[in-house]
Amino acid sequence: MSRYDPAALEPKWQAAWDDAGTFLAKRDAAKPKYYVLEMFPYPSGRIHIGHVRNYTMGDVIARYKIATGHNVLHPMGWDAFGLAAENAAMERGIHPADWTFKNIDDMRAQMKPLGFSIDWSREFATCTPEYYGKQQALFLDMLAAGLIDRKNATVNWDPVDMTVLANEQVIDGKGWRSGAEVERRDLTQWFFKISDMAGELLDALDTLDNWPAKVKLMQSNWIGRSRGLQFAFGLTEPRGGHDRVEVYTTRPDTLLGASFVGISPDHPLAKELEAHNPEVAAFCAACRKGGTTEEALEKAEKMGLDTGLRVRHPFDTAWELPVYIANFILMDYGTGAIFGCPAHDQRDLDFARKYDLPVVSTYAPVDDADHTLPEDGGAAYVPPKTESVHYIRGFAGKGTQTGTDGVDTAIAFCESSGVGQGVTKFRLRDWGLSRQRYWGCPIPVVHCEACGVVPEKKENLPVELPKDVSFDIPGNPLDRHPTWRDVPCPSCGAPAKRETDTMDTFVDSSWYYARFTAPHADTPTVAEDAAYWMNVDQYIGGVEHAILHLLYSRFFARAMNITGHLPDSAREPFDALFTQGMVTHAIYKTTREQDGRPVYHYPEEVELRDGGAFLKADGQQAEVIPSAKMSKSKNNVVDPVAIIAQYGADTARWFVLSDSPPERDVEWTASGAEAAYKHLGRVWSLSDRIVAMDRTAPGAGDEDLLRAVHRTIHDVTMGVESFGFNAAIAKLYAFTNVLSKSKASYTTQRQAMMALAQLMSPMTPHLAEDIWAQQSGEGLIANAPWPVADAAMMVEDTVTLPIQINGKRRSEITVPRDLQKEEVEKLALADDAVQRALAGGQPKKLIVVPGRIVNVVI
RNA sequence: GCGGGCGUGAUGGAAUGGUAGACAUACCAGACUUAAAAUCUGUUGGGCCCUGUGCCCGUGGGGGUUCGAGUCCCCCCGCCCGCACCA
Repeated sequence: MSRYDPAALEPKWQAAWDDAGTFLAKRDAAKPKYYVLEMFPYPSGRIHIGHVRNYTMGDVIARYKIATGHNVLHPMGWDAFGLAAENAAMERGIHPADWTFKNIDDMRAQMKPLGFSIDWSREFATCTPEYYGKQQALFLDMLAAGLIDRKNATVNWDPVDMTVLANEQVIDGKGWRSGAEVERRDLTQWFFKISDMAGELLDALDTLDNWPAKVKLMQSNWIGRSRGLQFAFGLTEPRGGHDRVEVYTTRPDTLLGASFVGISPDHPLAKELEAHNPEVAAFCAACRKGGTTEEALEKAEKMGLDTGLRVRHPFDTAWELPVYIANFILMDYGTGAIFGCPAHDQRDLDFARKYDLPVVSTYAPVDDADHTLPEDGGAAYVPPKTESVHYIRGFAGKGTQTGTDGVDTAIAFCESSGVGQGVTKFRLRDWGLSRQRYWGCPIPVVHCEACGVVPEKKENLPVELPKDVSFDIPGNPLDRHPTWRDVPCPSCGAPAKRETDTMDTFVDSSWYYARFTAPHADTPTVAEDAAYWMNVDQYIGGVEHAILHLLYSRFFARAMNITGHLPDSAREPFDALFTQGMVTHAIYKTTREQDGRPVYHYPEEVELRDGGAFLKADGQQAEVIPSAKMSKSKNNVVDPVAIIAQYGADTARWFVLSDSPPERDVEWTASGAEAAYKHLGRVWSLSDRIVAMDRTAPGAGDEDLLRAVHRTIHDVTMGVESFGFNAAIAKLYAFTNVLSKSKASYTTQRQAMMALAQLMSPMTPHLAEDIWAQQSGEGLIANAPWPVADAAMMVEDTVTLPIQINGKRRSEITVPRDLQKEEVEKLALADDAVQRALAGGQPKKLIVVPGRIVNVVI
């Protein structure tokens, strides 16, 4: 008798799929297409068990769709630009390209043994000129179409590394790498005009029925539409060309409770005052210190400075309000100026109390209309807009309205009296794409003294990164390259300078899904291929990309549509999205006695016994922190390569799907992996045993086994269709138990075994192929049509009905499946338990749900 | 602060409003073994009476709707995630 030997059978079947070209995707108008895509990886050099889970889920879908007659596209590539390559260059002197391509080779070699149904002929890396050159073409087309802008922006500048930092790279106001104090600096940068599409990107979320509600909500909040009033307060005395302050408010219904006007330290009026007044200059400088992160802003104390300027209230020229510069007002939201209504905003109330400004209520609770809370020293009264309140100083006079109605009334009143305009604003800002870095896609423009900013000609693409660069000093190597910058102006031919900024790596990942439809074409996309393969039918990835990557991709698909690179139908590129959870692992921790520092132990250093974890070395008990995110510093990382070496790919695939719902985190446990391996071994042995059966001997219970087969086909199919992989696997366990105990004939057991292999084939494809071959199945199981459950074969002749008395289960009866309701009632009433409970009386009510349950109410 | 999600045995989890705890882990017991490992079999929510077997309680807590609630509704508690000086 042989044994399950994944190390031998897995490479064998991978070679068989390769030889047959099983997963090469070709356009075929006769078949429905299905495009399944997992978020492509960054080539760090090592695959992570999280990758295994992500790609296994995609593979299950892909293989299932192949089996159900679809023409499947399931590609893989590399998100290969990024800072890590430059860090490696600085730390180890390796060229970013060499480092990246070596990592890609390593990761591909680690990934292939997992047996994914990937069309490797479509593989590409975003760091190749073949890819980024097409991206430059897209950039030029988008520039021509008015989708790209060049403007000033305030950025975090690291003066030591001489580069722009993202907000998340600023820690406590210091650069994460250099430790230098970060400066805010105005730079001219390229922007995608994504905010022009804010309304469409928001409204179209409603059409994404197969996206998680959570992701849509996060995007909706991020885009942040608000409806409000824009109007101006007139200054009592003009100052430096300013005679008014434009403000934006979402609560114009509180306008008659205004007590001050606040402007941002970066507001033009503040800058005007700053130039002439040292006190103002000192205050604004203090406000600008520190980073631009949310965290830094939140910690900063609310500060204001009375400018001495006064404005007139638009509805009462005798009413004057002071103008403050305040550090909590953001220049890039609304107009950079607000009016404060302390009665209905806690922050404004705190500010008013600090600077002794009046508090005037415009509305009060409906049931307490005379009591104006904040004026009496309480908290600001800030009810939800949907709530009805009693207006004291409203635009519809005194009376009760919801906040929403009050706002609408105020906007209508202000518009009709010419005071202001109702406007819609978005929180979403334009997407700055310039990075002062080497390892990214060069922005294909040239700066000419005579012509200004000139787009590179398409025939000169790709603008390739020079290979001869050094990373021994900080800053962007492209900036100091001796010759790379020097090019003739594409317009006038005079000597000019190339742009040395490169693109944000999010650009690379914003259109790779489209490139996969024609990965080697000379143009970014090919119309026929894009029309056939787009959209992505199922996209799978981590929820950490819920906002940026997915929003940028939605923008890019629209931009590619506008510039003729994608059809109208692909403006919303991902039909369905699934966000999978992480793979976690326990942490084993002890505390060092000398200094109380934690010490983290590798799982292999720990012995699990008596419900605890103990160090093998000295028997000391370790604290177990379950379900922790894998982290090298916590020594709880599971290496897929080691798992495959120990158990094979099918075990790894089976386990990452089996224990938890796919959208939730799953904890990797050694015992769970062991159990998965044992189970696959049992299935293999079962097949082996069936092959050896006496083929002429009569069996018993063939009907029962067939019913279980069809029931399992049904359940597993439903599970795969609905991403209920863990539930599908549970059904497969249960069915395996049934089959292993079956005494049915060879023919029926073989049929059951082949069905089991097919149902397992999306999860454990190698094992399934091997069993298929053992059982003399035709061709490859990867190409075999998915089994169909016969509804007639799933029903039993008799059903067991639980009998409840007053809703509690007390007994059961077994009756023919289609027995008349009246007969069921009779049998139920005759039941011993029911008779006892009735004690000779009559039931108040008798409920019979055919085929399900009987409830006797007494 | 705002928004969303989740709370079920020792553990991961299952359950179109219809037998709560499928399936798996862990534990315990048994078979095999000199022994262990492996393998196989069985038990396992809590309590009461050990009398077969029955009864009571049980899905974070409290209330409600229903013949029937883990599931639907209201209030509360806890945990997780996202956003957050957004005017």
